[in-house]
Amino acid sequence: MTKTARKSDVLELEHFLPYRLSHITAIVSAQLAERYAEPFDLSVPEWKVMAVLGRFPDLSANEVGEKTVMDKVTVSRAVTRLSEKSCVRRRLAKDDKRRSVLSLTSKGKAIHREIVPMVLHYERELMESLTVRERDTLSLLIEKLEKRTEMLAANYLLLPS
Amino acid sequence: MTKTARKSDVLELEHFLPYRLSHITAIVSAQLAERYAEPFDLSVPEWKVMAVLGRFPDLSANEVGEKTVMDKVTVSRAVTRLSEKSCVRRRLAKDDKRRSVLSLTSKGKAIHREIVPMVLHYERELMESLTVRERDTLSLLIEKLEKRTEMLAANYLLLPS
DNA sequence: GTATATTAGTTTCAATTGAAACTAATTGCA
DNA sequence: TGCAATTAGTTTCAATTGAAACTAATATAC
Repeated sequence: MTKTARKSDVLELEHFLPYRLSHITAIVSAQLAERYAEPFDLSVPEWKVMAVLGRFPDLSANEVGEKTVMDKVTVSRAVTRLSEKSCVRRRLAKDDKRRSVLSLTSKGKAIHREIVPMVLHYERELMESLTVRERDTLSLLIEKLEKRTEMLAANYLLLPS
Repeated sequence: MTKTARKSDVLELEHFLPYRLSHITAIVSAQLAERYAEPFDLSVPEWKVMAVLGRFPDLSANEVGEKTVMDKVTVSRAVTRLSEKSCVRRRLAKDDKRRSVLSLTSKGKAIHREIVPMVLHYERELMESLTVRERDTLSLLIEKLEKRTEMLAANYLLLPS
């Protein structure tokens, strides 16, 4: 009998992984947003777009959507707004004029450079509750879960009944 | 130099805990909702309310909000809709007529009983990627992070500048 | 005891969301 | 080539959201 064992037909939310993930994530996202949203007048989708473009320049809107798990409408609007604020530049791909090539402007980069240390500081504060070894373990476990969801998605699509 | 080490001013999203949590949670939540939302005509907030009431009967709307990290407006509306569908009963607390006492009706319980095995099955599929020991570790790590966010919330409120 | 402050929950209203329809560009293939 | 199917991204519109205002009940202060 392990800590996580339970009767098969009782949903103990406090031990149910999707519930626990959603709980800790909602709190972490809110605490993080507290630190950048108002100060920099950025919505959560806007910051997500800037964050991925800071890390991976010249993505298409689609690719941004994949990396942030946001749908294309949300991405499109965040990019429009960021472009109005001159934080993101959208060009057209040479080889395919449907596709856009998104990148941070120098203004966007400057804001990105201001926010990054703040969010890293927050992450460091959060991680202080874990040993270095635990951090690596957590990273590994999340990776395993991610791989697993990819498999499940593939399976589920094959059996849509 | 550990796996998670990095330069202090570069945001490598693929190693950034809030990003990774948000990524895996979005996918898990979506895969879970796929399994109950349409089949049972339940929105995500509605299912969350039913799930906590199945586990903790006779909560107030406020308490439901705390347990699900949903704001009171969302809870209020989910409860209204569930009540219209005769899945949840709302009574008034004897000792404080502002407070409601929420519980699943027999119909609500029946639906709950149908969904629970499905979501537990999904969780089991997800967890198959981890050893029993890893499951316990993950549980412990999430708990530590939760505790930590509580501390940070308290601190941040004290220094609102 | 009455007035004020606080708390639980609902309603209103404006902003955000995402599904579906759309535009424009590209690919496939007869 | 040329026409149907697909793909990238945007727009439209109806549904969902949450902040702020509100109602009703309780707690606190004087």
